[in-house]
Amino acid sequence: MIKPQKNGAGLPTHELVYRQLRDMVLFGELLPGQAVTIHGLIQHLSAGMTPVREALRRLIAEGALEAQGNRRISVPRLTRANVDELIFARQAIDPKLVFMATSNITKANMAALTAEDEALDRAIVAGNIPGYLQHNYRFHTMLYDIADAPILRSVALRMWLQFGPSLRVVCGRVGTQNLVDEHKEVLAAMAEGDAERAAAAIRADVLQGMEQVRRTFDVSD
Amino acid sequence: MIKPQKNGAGLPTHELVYRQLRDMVLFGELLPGQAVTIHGLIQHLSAGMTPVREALRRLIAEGALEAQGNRRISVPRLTRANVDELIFARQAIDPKLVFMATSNITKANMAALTAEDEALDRAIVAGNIPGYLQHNYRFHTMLYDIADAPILRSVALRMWLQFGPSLRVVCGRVGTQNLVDEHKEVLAAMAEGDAERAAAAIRADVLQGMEQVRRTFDVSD
DNA sequence: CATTTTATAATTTGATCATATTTTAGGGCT
DNA sequence: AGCCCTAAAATATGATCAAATTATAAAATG
Repeated sequence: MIKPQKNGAGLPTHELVYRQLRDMVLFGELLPGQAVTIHGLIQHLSAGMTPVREALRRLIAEGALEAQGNRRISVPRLTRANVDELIFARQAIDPKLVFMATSNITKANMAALTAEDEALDRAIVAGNIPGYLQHNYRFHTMLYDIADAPILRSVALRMWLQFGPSLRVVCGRVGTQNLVDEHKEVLAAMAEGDAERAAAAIRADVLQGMEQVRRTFDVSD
Repeated sequence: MIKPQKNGAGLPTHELVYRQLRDMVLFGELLPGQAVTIHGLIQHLSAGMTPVREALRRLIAEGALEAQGNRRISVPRLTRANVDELIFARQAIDPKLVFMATSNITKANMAALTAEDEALDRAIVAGNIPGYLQHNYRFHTMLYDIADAPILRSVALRMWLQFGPSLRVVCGRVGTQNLVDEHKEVLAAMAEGDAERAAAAIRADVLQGMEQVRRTFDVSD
């Protein structure tokens, strides 16, 4: 008689493990260069081997983790060239998604966006770094969802998984107080249905944020 | 006594299974909407369960396959909106990669590109559809590799995995004879070191090819 | 009585686990 | 430094459990 695996939610274990690991990458529990072992995760998350392996394989495919040839897995360490790639890609994709989202905006999701941005502001003044990272992520992913363009969305989310750990490092250095964003301008433009202006605002927001990440290399390396 | 897993190459089984499945998606052995089962693949590829599951999880993450909520896996069926997304993304990414590749071009990889394009031409006149698909893919991925931009490369490869099965369908309908490409222009511009012109040429090539895919919806749906 | 609907059983398929095997890393030794 | 040996970690397998689809039969409706 073997213990039944029925987990809390109705989701398969590999999905739950994936989400936990993804959040660890995005919200700063894993830092660039850090090693990850299968057995370590099995213990830490008290999960079985197969689900953990599947979640890892998925995260590697999404660029959140890196398989170094010798069967070791770690959080990627970005190079300056990588950051330039991320800047280019986000500058191309994010404005398009916001442009598309502007057509689909409703009262309900406009309110949800505003609430998320206000929670973000509160995290900033409180100096709450995990809160900043989570609300900022949620604000942008809500825009992606509203755009209703699953392929571009998945590309954008992939970029977040890549610079997530580095963003965490940036926040640790400059603090949340010094972070500015263009979210208010984005929301104002979307409320007016001005898709071009919303796209331009999100482009400025993206460039602003990614420039912070790029600056990491000017001080450390 | 369990059979040892030592496979021919020095690569892990899950990697080999991944490559076989990827090629099946890219080169037309799997058509849009077709279902894929784990046990079927275990038999077909004579592999174990874990490597097959890992390869599937990876391909799903890359958009080559789709997990329909009810634990079924199939080849995605693109919508017209999906094709528009793919066109937008490729138009943004591919020219950039070719622009970057132009800086890194050498005698050796120029020769390799030319050879690949000539093999492509031969496949076209022979009406060899699998050959066309493979050489066309190889030509573009060689450009990605030369660009030496791993993140943009992975995004571009992801797009290929998404429209691969549909491209197969297109070729089956229009035949290879009616397919034109701008590869000669790309190569000529790269040989002169004219990155702008090479980027423009590949953009034209991409639009040409993707327009064929888009046309699928004007006749079938 | 035919048809649709509902309920139930059988089969297929996916998910997970425990275990065996292989490979790598690291320590001690020459 | 180079080389064996050991320990740890990754890979792979087959068995077992759970869930979903399909097939089959019973019941209800017109």
